[in-house]
Amino acid sequence: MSSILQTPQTVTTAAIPLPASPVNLADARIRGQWRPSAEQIADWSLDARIVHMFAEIGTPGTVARNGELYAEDDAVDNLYRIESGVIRTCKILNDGRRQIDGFYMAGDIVGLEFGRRHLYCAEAVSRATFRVVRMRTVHAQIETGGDMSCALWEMTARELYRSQQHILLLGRRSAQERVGCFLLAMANRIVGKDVLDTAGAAFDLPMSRQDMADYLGLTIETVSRTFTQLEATGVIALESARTLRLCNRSVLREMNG
Amino acid sequence: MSSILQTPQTVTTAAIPLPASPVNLADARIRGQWRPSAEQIADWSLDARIVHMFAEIGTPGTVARNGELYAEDDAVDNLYRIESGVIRTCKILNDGRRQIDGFYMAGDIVGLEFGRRHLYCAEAVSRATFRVVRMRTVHAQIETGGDMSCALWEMTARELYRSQQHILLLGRRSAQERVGCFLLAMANRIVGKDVLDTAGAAFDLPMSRQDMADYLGLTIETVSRTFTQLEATGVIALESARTLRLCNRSVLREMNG
DNA sequence: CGTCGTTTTGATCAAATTCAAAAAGTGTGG
DNA sequence: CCACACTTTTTGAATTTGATCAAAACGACG
Repeated sequence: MSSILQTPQTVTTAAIPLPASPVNLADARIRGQWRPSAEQIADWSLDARIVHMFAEIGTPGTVARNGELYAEDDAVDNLYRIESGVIRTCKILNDGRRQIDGFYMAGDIVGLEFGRRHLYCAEAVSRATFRVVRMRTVHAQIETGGDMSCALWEMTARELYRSQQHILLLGRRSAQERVGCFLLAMANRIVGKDVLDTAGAAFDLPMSRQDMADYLGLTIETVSRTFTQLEATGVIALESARTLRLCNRSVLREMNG
Repeated sequence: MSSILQTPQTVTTAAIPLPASPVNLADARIRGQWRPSAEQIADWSLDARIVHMFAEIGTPGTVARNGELYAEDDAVDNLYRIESGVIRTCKILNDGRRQIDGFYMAGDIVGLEFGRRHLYCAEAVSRATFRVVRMRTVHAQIETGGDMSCALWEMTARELYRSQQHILLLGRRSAQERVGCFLLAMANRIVGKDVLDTAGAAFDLPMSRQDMADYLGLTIETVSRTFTQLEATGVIALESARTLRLCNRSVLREMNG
C-alpha cells in the first residue's frame, strides 16, 4: 500500500506536540495509576439514567458476608447496584488459587458482562445491600432507543479502565508498590477524593489480608509483612489490623509510577 | 454514504524518534487471549456494521515497525481496524518499566476508549496496515440511533474480557504457565481455532522476547529460559527463535487452570 | 475461659531477577 | 560473498524477592 500523501491530521507521533490541554501532563503522569485524571473522571459521569433506573424499578436485596450474588458460569441476568457493604468479584483456578478482580462499593454497578455467562463470581466481603434489575429490563430499555446503551458502554469502559490499571499493578510492580497503590486507592475510595492532603484521616479496610493478597497477586504473609514495613518507615500508621492512616501520601503516590 | 476520505495515508515510521535509551521497548497485546468458551465467543460476533463502516468510510494507512498509532495521553479521536501486521498497546512507567496491555492483529479494533485521552499508547510490532475512522464519525452514527453504540459496547466488553484474563495470568501464574498460556493463545490466534489438534502446525511469533516479557510481566531472560525448558520437556519445538510448533497442547491447556 | 478465625513473625526455600557475557541472527557496504 | 556492526536471543552465576512451612499472638464471641 504505497501512499504518497501524508495526512498529519490523524495519526500523531511522539514528535508532534500534543494538543494544548488544561491538564498538566506531568501531574497526570504522577497520578496516572490509580486515579484517572480529573478530566478523565469528569468524562465518565455515570449516566444518571442508570441511577434512576435502579431507584425506580430496582428490587432491594441483601447478601450476608461471604454470600454469593452470582457464581462463575451463572447466566448473566441481573445487574446490581451496591448501596452499602463491599462486594468482590473473583475466580478460583482448579488448583485452588484465587484471583480477585475487583472490589465494589456503594454506588458501583456489579454484574455487567456482555457475554451470557459470568466469568467471575461475585461475593460479599461484608454484609451488603443492593438493588437489582433484570438485564432483560435493561435490554428492553435499549430497544426503546434511549441512551441506555451508551450508559452501558460507559460502565463497561470504566471497568476496562480498572482492569487495565490492575494489569499494570500486577505486571510490573513490587509487593511494596502493590500494597501502596492499593491503600492509596482504597483511601481515595473510602474517605473520598477531596481529602487528598488530609493525611490524618483514618479509615477502615473492609477486606481481609487474604482478600488483599488475592487481589494483589501476593500471599497473605507478604501483604502482612509489607504492612509492617510501611508502618516501620512511617508511611502508614496502623491503629489496628484493619484501621489505618496514610501518613505520607507522596511516597505512596510515587509508587504509582 | 459517500466516502469523504479516500486518500491513503501513511504514518511515517522510519523517522519516529525512538529514544535509544537503555530501556528496552517491548511489544503489545494479544487478542483472543485464553479462549473464551466457544459459547462465549459465539455470543460476541462483532457487529458487521463496524466492519462495513471501516470498509466504506475508513481511510487506509500504514505504520512501520515501532511506529506509533497514538501516544499515551493523546486525544482519543480515531478508531483503527487492523488489516495486517501486529499492533501493541503499552504503557511505560516513569522509571522505564513497560507493561504491554495487548497485541492486536488483522480484524482487531484498536483505539477504543470511552475517556478523552489514551491511557496506553499503540505501536507497531511489525509493519502494519489498517483503516481509520474518526471517532467523531462513529459518534455521529450513534446519534442516528442505529445499534452502533451496542457494537461499541460489545467491543469494549470484549476488551474487558481480555483484560480480565490477563489479570488472571499476571496475578496467579508461574512463568511457565504464563508463557504456556501465551503461546497457546497466540497459536489459536495465528493458525486459527480450527486446528486445535493439529499439533504439528508451525507458526511464527510476530513479537520479540522483550515484547512477550513485557506482556507477561517477566524479564526477557526468564522468557527465554522458559522457552528452553518447554522445548526440553517436549511441549514445544523451536525451529528458530521465532518459529515454533506446539507439540503437546494438552499440557499447555492445563496451564490455563 | 476456651475456641475459632485472622494477623503477625520467624526460618527456610524456590522462583525469578539481575548482572554479565557468549552465541545467533540481520542488514549494510565493499 | 564476506566482513563488520548491531540487535536479539541464549546461557551462566550470584542475588533478591516473595513463597512456603510453621508457630505464636491477637481478637471476637459464645
